[in-house]
Amino acid sequence: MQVAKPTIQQISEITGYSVSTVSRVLNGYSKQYRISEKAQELIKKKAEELNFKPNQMARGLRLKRTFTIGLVIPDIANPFFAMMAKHIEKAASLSDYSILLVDSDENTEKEKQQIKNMIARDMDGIIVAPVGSEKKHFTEIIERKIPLVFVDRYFENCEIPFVTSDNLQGGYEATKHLIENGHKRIGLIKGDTSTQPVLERLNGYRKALQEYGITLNSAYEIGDTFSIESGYQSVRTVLKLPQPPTALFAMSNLIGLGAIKAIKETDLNIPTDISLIVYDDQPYAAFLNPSITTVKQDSEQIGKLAVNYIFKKINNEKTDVLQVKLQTQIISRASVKKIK
Amino acid sequence: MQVAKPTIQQISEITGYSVSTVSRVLNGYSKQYRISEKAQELIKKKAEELNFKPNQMARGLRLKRTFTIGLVIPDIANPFFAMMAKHIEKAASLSDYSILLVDSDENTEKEKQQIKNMIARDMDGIIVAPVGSEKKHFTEIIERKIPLVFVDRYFENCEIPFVTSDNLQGGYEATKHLIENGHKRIGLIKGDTSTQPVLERLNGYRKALQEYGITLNSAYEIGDTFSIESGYQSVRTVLKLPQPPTALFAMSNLIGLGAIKAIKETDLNIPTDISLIVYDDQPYAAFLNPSITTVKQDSEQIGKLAVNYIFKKINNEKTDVLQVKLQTQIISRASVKKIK
DNA sequence: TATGTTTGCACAAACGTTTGTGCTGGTGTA
DNA sequence: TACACCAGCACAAACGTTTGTGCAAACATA
Repeated sequence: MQVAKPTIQQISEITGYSVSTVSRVLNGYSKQYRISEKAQELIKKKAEELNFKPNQMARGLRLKRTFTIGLVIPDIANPFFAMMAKHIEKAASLSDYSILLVDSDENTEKEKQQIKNMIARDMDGIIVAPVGSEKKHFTEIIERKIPLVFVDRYFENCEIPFVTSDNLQGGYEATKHLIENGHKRIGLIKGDTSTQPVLERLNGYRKALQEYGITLNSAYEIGDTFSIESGYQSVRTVLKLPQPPTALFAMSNLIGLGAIKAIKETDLNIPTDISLIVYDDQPYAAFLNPSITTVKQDSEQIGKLAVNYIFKKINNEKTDVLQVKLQTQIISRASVKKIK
Repeated sequence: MQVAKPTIQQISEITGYSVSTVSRVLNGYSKQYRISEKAQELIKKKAEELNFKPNQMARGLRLKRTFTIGLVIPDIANPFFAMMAKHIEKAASLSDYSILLVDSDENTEKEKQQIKNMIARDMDGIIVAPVGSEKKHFTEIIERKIPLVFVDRYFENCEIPFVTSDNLQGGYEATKHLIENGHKRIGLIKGDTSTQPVLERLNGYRKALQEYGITLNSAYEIGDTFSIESGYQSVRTVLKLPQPPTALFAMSNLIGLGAIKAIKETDLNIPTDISLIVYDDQPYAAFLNPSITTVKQDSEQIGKLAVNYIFKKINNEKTDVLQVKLQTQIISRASVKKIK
């Protein structure tokens, strides 16, 4: 249905040179194949005139490369992932690569199905922030030797490369920050517990408590979804405990928003009545009232490292298995109060 | 470099049937071409066993279709666009279409370059939220009869289809809302003035003022970029006026954040000292303190309509030129105070 | 038995590239 | 004069599909 685009064959006919000659000229192999200056000029001129761009399907078919990286994200509307996606796209496009985007919607079935799609579409590399704990569907990517790297979320005891923030450190330092401000009763509002980041942040949390001789209280560890709603419900629950926490550690920015809502509705004040620290720093965190203390992850670096790794693999450069956990950083603002 | 995937030819060899037969069976043309039950079963079974998925490059080359929609967004990290992208991806994947994502970074050069890329990659359709006022580079899309639709931003007096929110209405009602709360000195913090939405919101603003007999004050119309920084600087400036506004209308959620920052730094209180309404409702708006009154756009509907239009064009269904402006909605919260 | 019709499939071209190899005409050398 | 050599290009296969057409065998009809 679309209007015909100029092809290498048309240029061949117009110029009188064969398609192979045209191809070589346009791909910069003129010297190597001793194409005359005259031919080069003519061909380049005509190609320019016709605004010729090689058909990427044909090229991909022949070359077995698509110049495309698949990106599978659980929720592109989550600012954290959106920011990561932005940096991934930027890094890719700098090398003339494009991004095929999938939003798995935190749904393992869609993730599976779309991974298949990515394989069928011959992605040169695939970047995934996996939804859950299931990883069987990734084996085909490995078998086909398609470069794969996980971002943010990953699997333990698995040699698939990943780049994420140091969730153990982040969880530990967030908790420590609260403890050092005098808090002993600290609620942890979790995300999906089948994901590694949640597990590690949880471990960091526990590690900090234990280090300071504070006994764990399982009633303080609550929640299981990365959403506003889940954060809201969890905090409502935890605030009803006979001895409610004096501080809350929300495991994501969405959970944090839910927490704030619940706290407000309970007529409590941040930080007077209860302190809050949120994992993942977002632009608006500084503008909430009070401004929110957060754990900042370097999403730009995550994106860049992931893409660079893919490129190295594509170019067959030797690489160590990339399993990076980037340092996190506490951004101290006004939502944590020193007590006692 | 990648490990070979099963092809239709391998299935052909294994089953002893020709590639054409295999193709027809796998594409559901068995009856039409009188393929025996026996052949069908065998072929399907083998295809299943080998986990066969047709090579999309070869398929695309032959069919001249890519089953891919190009999406060009000025800033995927902007929650408004991220949400739109999410709905676009969702609608597309329901019809087994994929999304090729580009972040033009509010940069016309990158937009131009990537539009070329989309054409070379034979997108079946293209959805763009154009960066600026330049539109020459879209003509090639039209000439090639590739379905194209603009979202959010568009061009006036131009028959390229678009779907956006009714920015005139939104601007008008936001301003009216402030006026009806007693405000007469209303600052308008603008985004990029080369974009149609900004122009229309501006017109809506002026229309409301005029309707209520309030004289326009050009010093109250300020700003030219969709960013936190621009919102911040603009509001700082406008607050220094001898007669500063009693209310502010921020043209986007990022501008709104900048406005809040500037207001805070000037030691003013929202809404006691100054009221604020923000174009584009985002989850966090309800959680800011005070919660922010916003103009809500239906990003889900925008995405769906855009994709559906593309599909109709792809399937050669007759359509009217799609030029839709969706109703906006004032979400009244606590950032606007009734005065006088 | 001769002819026509249907069943069930195979052949081959085409989509637009890239690339290994081969060919021709001219120049240089002995 | 004979030969080698090189410059400058063309040929054709291949990538994995889809699809128009052709054709043999089986069956039906007269």
